[in-house]
Amino acid sequence: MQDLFISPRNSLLENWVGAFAHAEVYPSVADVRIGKNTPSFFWLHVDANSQQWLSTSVAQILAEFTHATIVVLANVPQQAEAALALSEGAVGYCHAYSAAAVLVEVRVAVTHGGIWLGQDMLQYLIGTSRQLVTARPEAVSVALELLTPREREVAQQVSVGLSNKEIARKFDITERTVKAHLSASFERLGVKDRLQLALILNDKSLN
Amino acid sequence: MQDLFISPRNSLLENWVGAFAHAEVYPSVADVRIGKNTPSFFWLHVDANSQQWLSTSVAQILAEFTHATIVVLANVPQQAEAALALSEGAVGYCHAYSAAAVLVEVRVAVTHGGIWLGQDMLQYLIGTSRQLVTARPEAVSVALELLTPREREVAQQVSVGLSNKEIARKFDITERTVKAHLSASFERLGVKDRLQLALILNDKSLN
DNA sequence: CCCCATATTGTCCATCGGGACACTATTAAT
DNA sequence: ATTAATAGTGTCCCGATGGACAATATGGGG
Repeated sequence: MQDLFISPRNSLLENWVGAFAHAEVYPSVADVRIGKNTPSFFWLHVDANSQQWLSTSVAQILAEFTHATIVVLANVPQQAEAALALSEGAVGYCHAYSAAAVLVEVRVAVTHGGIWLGQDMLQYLIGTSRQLVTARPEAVSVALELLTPREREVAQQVSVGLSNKEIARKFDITERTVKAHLSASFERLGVKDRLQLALILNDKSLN
Repeated sequence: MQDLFISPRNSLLENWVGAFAHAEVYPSVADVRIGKNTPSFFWLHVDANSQQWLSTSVAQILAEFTHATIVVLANVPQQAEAALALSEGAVGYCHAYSAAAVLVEVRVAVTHGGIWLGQDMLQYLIGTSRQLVTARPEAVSVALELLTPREREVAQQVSVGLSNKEIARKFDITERTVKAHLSASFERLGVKDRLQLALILNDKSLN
């Protein structure tokens, strides 16, 4: 099956052709020139904040090519985006900067009928039963426990890269309120800005 | 041996007394009231950007208490800070938000003559031989490879929480130049700001 | 009933961060 | 010898960020 990489940038092409020697690369879906019924494997690369483009591209591919399989490669993986991608018809969602070997694994899993999701997405879906499958569940950051429920929610949004404005919209509160919760969180955790907050909450090696 | 926590804030006290029931807590070294020759275990908690305080506190403890053991707890662990702590005489450096159980492990290791360092610090010290001990070395982010050497250096500083000004000082270049490298890195990696850059470079689950 | 933690919002302001539009110097490759 | 990539720097500008100083509302505990 032919691999087609759709990417607005070409920085990762080398990595991809390393994984799939006979892959073809196009800047957008509109540039693809293959038969409508040719079985094809689409790797759709999306930049941060391009959900609109993602959505339309997936729909476009499925409309034009009847035997297309789609995996989304995200620069900054986000749960909402993953959910969107899958609901649109993609069968995989993973980190755009994954090593070539990982992409090969993804391809195998997907061509065998699987749905491929990255670690974070899986944990999100698994949800509360996460403790059952995670090693050393006790060795986790205590940082979140120091925050009030609301502060925690806001801080977690920061730790996946959202801006104050975006968080405000998401929780339907003022940007000012977001700042208030963040200032309080900085104080409580002894950090100086949102980046350090994110580092603490993302630290998987809290050893 | 008596455990003494020196911390300018009290947010983590509960976590610590959970690990060491008979621990004492003081806001600063000057407040400690124990015999000069009493064997004691100091846990020195430092906020982000308090290297000066760290340095003087460690020196102060070693000067005043002849049988003191010192472990530094850092809110935002940094290699330079770890190196400083060790060179001043501390025998351990770990994340302040580590779980209580981890602190117990640290204590055991240190009281048995060990030097305790977190994962990141270890990798820093081990340096190039890292591949030898790391599982699945091939499954690592390709993000860094997309940057020029200089961009990479700058980006890595961002990924541990430094500001433009701090990076400029560290590399003895202008803040403007730091911005230039970062703008280029954002572009190359398809992210929108330093936080997302840091998330990509810190992502241990690039699966 | 009062106090306190929490949640929400406002204004003002200084700084930081990042894009736009240049320019110069060096080095490697064609 | 000209080009392309890399590195360094300058200025202007604007939006994002975070601190300072408040104020209001709510709900629970003493």
